[in-house]
Amino acid sequence: MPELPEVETVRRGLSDSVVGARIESARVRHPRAIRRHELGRRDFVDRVAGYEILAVRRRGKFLWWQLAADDQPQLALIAHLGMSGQFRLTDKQRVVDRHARATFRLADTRTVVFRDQRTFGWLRLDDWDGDGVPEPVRHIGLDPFDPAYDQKQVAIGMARSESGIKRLLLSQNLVSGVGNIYADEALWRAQVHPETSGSSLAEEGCRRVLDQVAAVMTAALDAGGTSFDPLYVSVNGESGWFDRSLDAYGREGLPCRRCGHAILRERFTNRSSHRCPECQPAPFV
DNA sequence: CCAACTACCTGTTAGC
DNA sequence: TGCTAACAGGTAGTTG
Repeated sequence: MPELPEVETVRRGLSDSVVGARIESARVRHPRAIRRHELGRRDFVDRVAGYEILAVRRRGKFLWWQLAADDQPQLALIAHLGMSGQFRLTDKQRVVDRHARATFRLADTRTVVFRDQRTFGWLRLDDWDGDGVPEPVRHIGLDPFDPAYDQKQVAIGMARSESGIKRLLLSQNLVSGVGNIYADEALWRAQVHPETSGSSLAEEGCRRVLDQVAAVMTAALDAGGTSFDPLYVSVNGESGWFDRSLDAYGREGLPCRRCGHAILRERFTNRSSHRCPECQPAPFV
């Protein structure tokens, strides 16, 4: 499941390989991939052709290609990888891939393939002048790697909420880029129970959690950036993923690496939370 | 406005 | 062996 470190790895891989290239043509192979592009498939395909890729940018888990063409409005091709989205580059003329949802033929004859087994990911095209972020990304909070990220302000915002800290981390509202895996990892590192309210943690407690969010994401990015193909980020624990160094997520029943107690898995809003019952005890309510 | 719930998907695995 | 059910979970839309 791509969270911020994985999306950033994809961004770097794309940036290294496609910046400066021109999109000759596009194909949409599955209508669901462009369900968020309001003007539909024909508009998407027609409009993107001929544009040059100036840069690949990211906020949280949202990724976008900055596009420009002579005498044409500037555009952003926005991508969200959802659960299983990937970009691949190929020199092949024909893309034989049952999960390929859209393809972009470049003028140099390479093809960028957007593939997505579970189809939670999407692409859309929007006018964007290059300032700030495109409209569909505007509701997303800054992520911990953004130069303008202000951890103190995020901690203050969290401390104002009665919601549980894990919910706050996952909301993409105050801070973006955190998914279920890194939320569990950061809370394990900070020794905080996921249902502890922001207000009871107070600014200082929230700051300690956010320190660990940044630390675990930096570690994952360091691991990811060197150990696998950025244009083929694995979906779920395939080759060389960061899960080797996970301390909580997916470790139900295994001994806590800090105290030896068995890690618990609990239901949390239709998904799983992993925690150590000893290091992260339930808060007083 | 905020919080909580659910639909959207499909490949894999567990269980009978 | 073959079938069914559970599971993985980010986002956006809906409901309260």
